Amino acid sequence: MTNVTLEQWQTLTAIVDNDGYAGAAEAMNKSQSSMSYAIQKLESSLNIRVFTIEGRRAVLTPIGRIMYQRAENLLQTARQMEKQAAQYAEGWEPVIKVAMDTLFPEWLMLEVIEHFTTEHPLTRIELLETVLSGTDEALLRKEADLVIGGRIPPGFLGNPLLTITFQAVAAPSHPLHHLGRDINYEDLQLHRQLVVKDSGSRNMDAGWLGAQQRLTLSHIHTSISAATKGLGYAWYPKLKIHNELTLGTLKALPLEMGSERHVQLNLIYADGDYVGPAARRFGELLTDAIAKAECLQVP
Amino acid sequence: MTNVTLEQWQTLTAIVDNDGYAGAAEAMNKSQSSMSYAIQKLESSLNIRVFTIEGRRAVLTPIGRIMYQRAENLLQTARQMEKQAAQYAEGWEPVIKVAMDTLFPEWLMLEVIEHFTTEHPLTRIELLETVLSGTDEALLRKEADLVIGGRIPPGFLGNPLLTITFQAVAAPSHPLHHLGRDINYEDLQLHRQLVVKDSGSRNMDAGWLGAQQRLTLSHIHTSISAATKGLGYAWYPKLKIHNELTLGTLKALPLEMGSERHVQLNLIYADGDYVGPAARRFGELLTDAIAKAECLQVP
DNA sequence: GCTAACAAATCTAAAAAACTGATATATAAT
DNA sequence: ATTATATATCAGTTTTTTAGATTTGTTAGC
Repeated sequence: MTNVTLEQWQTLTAIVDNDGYAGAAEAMNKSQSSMSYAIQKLESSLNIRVFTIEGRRAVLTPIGRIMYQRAENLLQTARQMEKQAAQYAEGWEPVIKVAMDTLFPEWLMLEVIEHFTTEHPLTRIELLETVLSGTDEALLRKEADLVIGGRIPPGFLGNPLLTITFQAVAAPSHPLHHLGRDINYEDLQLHRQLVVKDSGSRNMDAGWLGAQQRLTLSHIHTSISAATKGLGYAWYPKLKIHNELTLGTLKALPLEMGSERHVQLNLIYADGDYVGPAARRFGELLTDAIAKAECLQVP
Repeated sequence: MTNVTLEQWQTLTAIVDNDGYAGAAEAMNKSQSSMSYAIQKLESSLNIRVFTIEGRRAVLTPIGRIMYQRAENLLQTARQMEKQAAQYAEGWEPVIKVAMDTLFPEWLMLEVIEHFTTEHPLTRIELLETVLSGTDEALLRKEADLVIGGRIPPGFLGNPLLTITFQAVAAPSHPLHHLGRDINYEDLQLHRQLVVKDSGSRNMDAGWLGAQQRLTLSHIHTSISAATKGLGYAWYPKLKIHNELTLGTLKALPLEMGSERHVQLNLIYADGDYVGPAARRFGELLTDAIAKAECLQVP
């Protein structure tokens, strides 16, 4: 079904780009007659003319011009494939899988992905958002090469990335805000806690204070929006509820103790023995980006 | 720079699709040993392995899987190019240029384009929006294969497509609406008329009543929005101001005579002698679409 | 554990293709 | 008219691709 070879398409583009058979021949390190041969082959197998001789120059026909454009595109993708293979041959992974705990600020991740893909356009990134034990599983099942998570499963090595500060909050209208005193453990027990669903199968719990009622939501953003509507109280990363706190749709709860909690997020490579250069570079960019982002600095 | 031939990529996909060298050989009408040869060639020139022998089966390596995906894509575009060439060889234009007077309802044009491109995905459409003499010029300068316009320049043949009804309108707040009587020619003279700029070089005039002041705008939509803001009166195609009339942001002017005008739009082929099958088909679809659209029927 | 069946790799000779250099043809410039 | 330039054609050579036989290694049945 494909009768025209890449080399024939390339001959077409070379003739156009080096205006003429002679130039193309030189550019391709071949003889002029083989240029002629290639075009004749192309023309006869497609049953069209791509060049007409005007005077003593070869000029593209209308369909030739279109084929030229498409040929350029075809060749470019073919070249890119070979380039990617070459990168792989040098040890660069063609794809890296990154698992990220939803606690991690996504804007920062997007920034790093942006940076990485401009630096290495041929390495694809697959991003997996995980929660708690889901992050562990991604590591253990080798579903990710690079993981950002709070727990470091036994046998893995992790580097601290950044510390996430959690704040206990509820909507201003929530009863907990109208006790007229600091809130204690028993008060919390009486109200509904919003919990983010564990993406793994082991079902760990983010909120360990046993609240009578719970509302488990699958994503932190859903959960936050539930909290603003007064559906319950919850601990959220301060960074993720900055807007809600300034707008006043969420308000910090005055707990007797433990109003703030801290979780350390770590950068963990799935395979400690051999980390591919792409995964390693991605990790570097992540660390750099965090170092630069002053809003993440612990004062 | 391209060392791997299309046929080698195709061998790769054939082996995957027909699970095995033997199947691929049969599918490609070649011998098993030439499959083996092609893959070895590919692997050595890319310096990667795309298959590993697991047991007695050839299985894709990770990079092989990625290359397979990309190869499928590459081959598909190569095949499409040849298909397009074949269509051209049979007389189908690779691109048709359509010039459309802005009076023509654009939703209808988009509908027809949608229909045509699903029917003939390999023929590209270039749409040129023209006004008055611009439409003529598109024909005369052979800038379009197919033209929808009001005037049929001498020497061309046109088929009536549809009749556009113009309505004289102004914003409800406009002084012309507060005369307390029917509007006559002299009344109009005293006010600013909104005119759509001729896209051609001959500069014909859409509004022929010589109004003292004129505001010439380049596009009918700009003009309509100017009219709703009370900047002047104008004649617009009823179809184009349906929304404005129902919302009341524009109101029909009670003229003594000539409150409505009619313009016939015609379908004109640039080259009467030989119309390509794509252009002809596009014309058919246009005519059909107009016949079907009941809101365009003259009662 | 042995054997038959199977799948891919290797080898060699043959066939197909692509390539070159020389030459022919046609056009533009002088 | 003559020369320089650009593509086409031809004939012989080189390179690449192919088929068929054989080999190597694996699985499944007995």
